[in-house]
Amino acid sequence: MPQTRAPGKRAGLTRPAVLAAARELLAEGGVDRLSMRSVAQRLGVAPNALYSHVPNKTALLDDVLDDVLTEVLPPDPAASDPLAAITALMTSTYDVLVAHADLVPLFLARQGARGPNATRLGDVLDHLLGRAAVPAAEITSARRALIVHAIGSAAFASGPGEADRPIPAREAARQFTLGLSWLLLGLAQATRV
Amino acid sequence: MPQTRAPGKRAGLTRPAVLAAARELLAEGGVDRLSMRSVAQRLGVAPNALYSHVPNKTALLDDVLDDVLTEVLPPDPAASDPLAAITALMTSTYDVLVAHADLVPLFLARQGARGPNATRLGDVLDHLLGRAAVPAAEITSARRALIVHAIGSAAFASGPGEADRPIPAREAARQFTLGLSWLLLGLAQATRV
DNA sequence: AATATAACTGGACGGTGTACAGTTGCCAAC
DNA sequence: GTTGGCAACTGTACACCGTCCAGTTATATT
Repeated sequence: MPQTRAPGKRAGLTRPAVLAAARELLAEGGVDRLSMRSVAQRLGVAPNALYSHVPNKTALLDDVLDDVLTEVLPPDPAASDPLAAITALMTSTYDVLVAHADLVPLFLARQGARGPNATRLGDVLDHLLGRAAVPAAEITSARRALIVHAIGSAAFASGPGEADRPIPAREAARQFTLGLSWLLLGLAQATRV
Repeated sequence: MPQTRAPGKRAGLTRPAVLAAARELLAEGGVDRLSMRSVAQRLGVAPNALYSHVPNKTALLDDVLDDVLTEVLPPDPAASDPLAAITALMTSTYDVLVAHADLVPLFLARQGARGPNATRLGDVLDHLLGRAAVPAAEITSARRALIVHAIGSAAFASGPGEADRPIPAREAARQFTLGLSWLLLGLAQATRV
């Protein structure tokens, strides 16, 4: 029995509450389970009620996606070796993405999400690249290449897999690590002419 | 005036005709224009008529996506420098993907598409990597890294862009090229120890 | 105390992919 | 050459989707 509420009656909805419900749905049943209507139902509310707290589904997704990045472990700021710190940071990013496989395509589609968490991680990465003696003019490209590698590898690691070869997670992680090492090796080599 | 046809009357549909119509729609209005209903309308046919020639929309998309890869220029088999050939191949792939920006996320979601064209290009790439003295055990990883870089860079090059900075195409291409050079440099360096 | 605003409900619009039940054209077998 | 049977269709419908519009009412503002 769907709890009804007379028109005009308030439900005490807030934007954080809406986002929280969306995150729950996402954690439970993946991105397929996440619809405006499902979020509304979970909150005991009419679907369009959400539009008082969120402009549209895209914005909601933006927020939820950026929230996932909270799980990424920031590197030790006192770390001596910047290259090792970069490796750790990107590996953590990769792990988090693989853990939320079904929304990796969404990350790609919106270029890695553009919330506060994403920009924060981007800044950290830029700083580390600077410490690694990457020339300022190439830092943007380097960051982009690293992020592309992490998200792209995560997409390939999950995906539908092949019918015959499901692509074992261990192997996918190894391929990510290898590619990352090549990228960093080439980066170091290119700047150290 | 939607041409009607009595039930039981044939329209002379074929699977290639359906795919061709889908490709046309895609070329005209992007992936948004491509729906079962739009394809059916273009063929003067009821929507569900398509299901006699295509199992579902996913399969249709698979076919159309792989068809796009026909535009990728295969490298000169007589090329002397394998690294240069790889660069040419990946750059062409990147260009084609950027030209079909809206379906790049689809490529990612299904791990680069798995049609005959995709596998053919994969084989060519593998062969070039072998000629570049990449050890057999690492060829798969190298191929994956290169493909991830191409598709991922294309995704970032297109996308919604930022509201403030639309990301000029020229700059995006430069970032792709730079990243590619790092990848190949690191690859060469790692194998030549 | 009156008024404006914001939070909701009910209902609807236009869209999606696809399943089910029919009608009929065509091809193969007798 | 007639007869089955299969496959290609149409019509209809289901279950969704995101989102807009017009109301109703609780709350904040004056």
